[in-house]
Amino acid sequence: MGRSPCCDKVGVKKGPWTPEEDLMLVSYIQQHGPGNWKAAPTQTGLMRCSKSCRLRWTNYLRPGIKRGNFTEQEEKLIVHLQALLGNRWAAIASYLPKRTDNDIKNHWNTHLKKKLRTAPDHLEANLNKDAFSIHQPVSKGQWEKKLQTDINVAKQALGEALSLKEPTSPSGFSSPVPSTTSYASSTENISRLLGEWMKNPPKKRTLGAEPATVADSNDYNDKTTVLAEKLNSLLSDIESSASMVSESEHLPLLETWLFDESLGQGNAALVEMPLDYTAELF
DNA sequence: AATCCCTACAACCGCGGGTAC
DNA sequence: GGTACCCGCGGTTGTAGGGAT
Repeated sequence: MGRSPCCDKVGVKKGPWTPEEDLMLVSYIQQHGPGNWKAAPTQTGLMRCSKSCRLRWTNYLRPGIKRGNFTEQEEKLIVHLQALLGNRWAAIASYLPKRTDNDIKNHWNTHLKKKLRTAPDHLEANLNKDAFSIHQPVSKGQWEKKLQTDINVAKQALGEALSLKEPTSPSGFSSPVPSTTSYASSTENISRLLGEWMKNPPKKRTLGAEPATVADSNDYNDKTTVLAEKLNSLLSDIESSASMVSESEHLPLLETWLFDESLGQGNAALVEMPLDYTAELF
């Protein structure tokens, strides 16, 4: 049938987003809500494709995103879930509500993969194996057995994930997650972005709004400050209207499925995978 | 000081699923 | 049922920044 491109390749801006663009997008979302990304570029006047707008919002501007500094608990959970689910980052991200799939994917590729690689052999075996080995030519009985194993692994992972709210346990969780979330809000994310951006204006960006003289530069900084204020104001509005989703709402599917099963009933013997393998990493 | 190399991460690309018509 | 379109996902790329040489 042939798929039309999501956007015209000509005249579409690519590369890093500027605060001005962020502001335009945020103000659009304030008016229309997230979604209908197709209309976003035309409605806002952004020279971006719809996909780029969606990505910018979901990975950066969306309220409640925590960025950087993965805790040991988060890393452990990611490793568990990656072993269980494979590279299904969106699914994994649904168990870390403040993290984006892109962030988790990047962290996995740059940090955790390396960590696992330097770990003992059986850890690497876990890294390399496909968690749901249904593609392997195994008998139905074997597959069911494997599935049961995966279920138990998932229960273990989720049990540990949920215990993250608890203070340090002797089993390897050393730095407890704050009970009152200190997760950065979108406002904070953008404020930080603007701060960094003002300190280090991009050299190669091509928005055409960069100052040519000192006077221009002052004016430019003033404008950026105004933009920052406007952006903060807009984001405060958004955040106050969009109440933070409780963590329980992020754990509906697999968790419900897993915990509907009575934990460990007669299945312990089927668990073959060492569940504490990640403990050695941290 | 200049250059090279490596790392981290933001953003892009292509594909598949879902759905309205 | 077929087509066109939108959206989301996962893999990959581009690039800035920092450290090593």
